[in-house]
Amino acid sequence: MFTKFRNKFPISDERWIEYTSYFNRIEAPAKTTLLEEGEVSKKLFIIEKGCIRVWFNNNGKDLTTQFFFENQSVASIESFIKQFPSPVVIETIEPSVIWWISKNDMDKILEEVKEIPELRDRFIDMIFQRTFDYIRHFVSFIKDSPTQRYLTLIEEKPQIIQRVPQHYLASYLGVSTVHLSRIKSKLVHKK
Amino acid sequence: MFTKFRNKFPISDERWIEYTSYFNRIEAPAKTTLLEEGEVSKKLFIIEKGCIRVWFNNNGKDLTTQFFFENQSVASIESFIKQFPSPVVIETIEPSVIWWISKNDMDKILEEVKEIPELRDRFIDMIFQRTFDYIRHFVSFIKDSPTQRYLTLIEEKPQIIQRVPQHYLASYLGVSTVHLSRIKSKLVHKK
DNA sequence: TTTATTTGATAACAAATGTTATCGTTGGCG
DNA sequence: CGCCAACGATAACATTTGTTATCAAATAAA
Repeated sequence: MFTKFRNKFPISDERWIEYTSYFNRIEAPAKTTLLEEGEVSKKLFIIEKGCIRVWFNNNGKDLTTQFFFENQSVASIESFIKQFPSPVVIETIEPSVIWWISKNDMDKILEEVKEIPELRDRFIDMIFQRTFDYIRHFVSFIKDSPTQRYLTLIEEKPQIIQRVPQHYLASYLGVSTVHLSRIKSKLVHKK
Repeated sequence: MFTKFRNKFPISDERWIEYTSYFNRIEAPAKTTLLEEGEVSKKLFIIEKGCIRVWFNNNGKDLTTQFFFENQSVASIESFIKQFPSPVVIETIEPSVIWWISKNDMDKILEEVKEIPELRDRFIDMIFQRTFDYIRHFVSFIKDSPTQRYLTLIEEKPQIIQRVPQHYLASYLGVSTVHLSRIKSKLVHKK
């Protein structure tokens, strides 16, 4: 699982073995809750196989905010970093193989990583990149119609369309399930 | 302008004097463009007095994505960091007093700051905090009605309501100017 | 002051989107 | 294999929101 990343970490073999040993492998069936609402996040997940969504309950409505797939890392990020109760639930969509690392071990790695200029800069770049992604995402709500957001998703993240049940997709796009169905239907008939 | 921040920077007086000398003061009337669309961002701004908005032209429509006030720093962030053409315009709303620092000088400071653990961690925290803010912002588009978003804004960022012309606010909230007017009117009559 | 520009409210109508309900299909599981 | 739950499509109707146009008020500039 981790060997493919080895060349990206200019650290000693000893460190590498230590760091990778921090990770724990689990297999989770579909619809397994990995983090509950209100729970303080103690684990960061990395997906080897499968697919995860982040969602929360808003007055009885199930609203999905993000999807994650193979090789992506997932956490209730603000909860993980600040050790607040998580406002969101993390849940598998498909049966998944997942590796997790504890907050403590992750902090240990980060402390050391921050002293290595190359890794530290990559870490900072990563955070910035996430920020840019979120900016694009919220701008799309100001700029685009739901139909346009759907088309953009097909272009940019086809995995989501292909692997995620449509009713999860709807709230992610900010529309009702019925309306998403209508959007698809209109697109088909226009063609 | 900068002395009030002095105690937050555990660096030598020499460094402090050097760093603050990088900044340039300008006074700009209302509706001054500080960065044009398509221009590569070379300056980071800090607002001493006044108010700035970030916006872009979308098929002839003026869409505002952010507002900034006293003591906040502003840039077309992705453009500033990656040196891409900026997709957005940065413009004063009120007559403003602004300090700017060049990309080069800022990079110089950052390189040194990254070696000071306390400052480096504060810098990373700042980036994370911005990320969290953007997450909250986009979640509000999934979760809340425009009316609710307006009410939340009154609670959390009253400055925006008080100082920003309403038609800029509308696109920020993701509605038309007419509809924002309706929202206000309904709220008044319900009370 | 006078005038032009900016800003905001409102009405009337059109379009988009939500809600509720029904039905058919699919796929996992006993 | 058969059943049940999950999923998605569709219709009918209600509500929200956008568009265009007009007018009034406030503000800035001449």
